[in-house]
Amino acid sequence: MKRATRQRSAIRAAIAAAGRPLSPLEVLEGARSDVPALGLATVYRNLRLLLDDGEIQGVNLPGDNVRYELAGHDHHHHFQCLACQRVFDIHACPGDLQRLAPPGFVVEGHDLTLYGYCADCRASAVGGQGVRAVGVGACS
Amino acid sequence: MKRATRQRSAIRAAIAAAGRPLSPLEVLEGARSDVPALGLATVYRNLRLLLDDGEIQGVNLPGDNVRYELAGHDHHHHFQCLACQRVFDIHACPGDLQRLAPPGFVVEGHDLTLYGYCADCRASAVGGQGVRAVGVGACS
DNA sequence: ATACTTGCAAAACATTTGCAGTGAG
DNA sequence: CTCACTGCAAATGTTTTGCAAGTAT
Repeated sequence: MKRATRQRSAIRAAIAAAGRPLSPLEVLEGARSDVPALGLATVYRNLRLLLDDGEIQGVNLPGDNVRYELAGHDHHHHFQCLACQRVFDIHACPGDLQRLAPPGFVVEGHDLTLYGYCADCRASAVGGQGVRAVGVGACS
Repeated sequence: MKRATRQRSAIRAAIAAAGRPLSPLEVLEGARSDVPALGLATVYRNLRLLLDDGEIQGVNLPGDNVRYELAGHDHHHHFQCLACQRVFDIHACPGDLQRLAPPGFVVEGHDLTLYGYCADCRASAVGGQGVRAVGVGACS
């Protein structure tokens, strides 16, 4: 059975407090304010457990490692900053994507990621250097 | 300037011949029929170059490493069948996604993946079991 | 007590980089 | 002749695993 440990709560809390998908390392940093001695391996182990339990869900972005966020949120999408690489939640949706699918195909769900510059990065550094986002199109 | 080397042609040829997205390792295997002494580092270096040149593009599927395929000449998205896992190209686009971004954010590009059932699977198979697709919402 | 958990370190992978030698232009 | 390119090995970076000690139940 799954126990209630300090580290597990800290990890859960860190993800809940973030409000955006966190990488395992970010989870570690966040959770260490509660449990300073927390180990990275423990973070990975717990992320796996929480994933299997459906408490959190993975967010997979091209050119970046998997991030995690609480499951059960409203349906939403993500915006990744090409400069600082941070990922933000977008609580909006293009809607009606069934029309994009070929005839005979049934759309059950979708995944949308926007790329660009967040308010912070757009304000300061203007150039998007060293960016290597995969699969970023240009018809937006 | 970019030179024309045997290994680069072999890599290009391997990707072109596959007809499906290949992982770096698969590219290596395929290209070694032309250049047996080909090294993995060279594959990675060339994938990066070809990516930057827009000759190929990365395909990022949840739970799998990045794969590469020849770049189509047009912007497109992907449809992954929840039953057979195959990935299809979708030559359509929702358009105008800037409106979805928070104020102050600039959208430079986007990535869209639809999940559902392809014409084949919709006809035959029943349920999509054992599917662990990340970030699949339900507002479509 | 029992056995699930943890921290640390080492292992297993994936990808990148340093370097001297090679070859395209 | 030059300098981009290559192969190899070593370096990075990420995620997993082995194991003895710790701890919730």
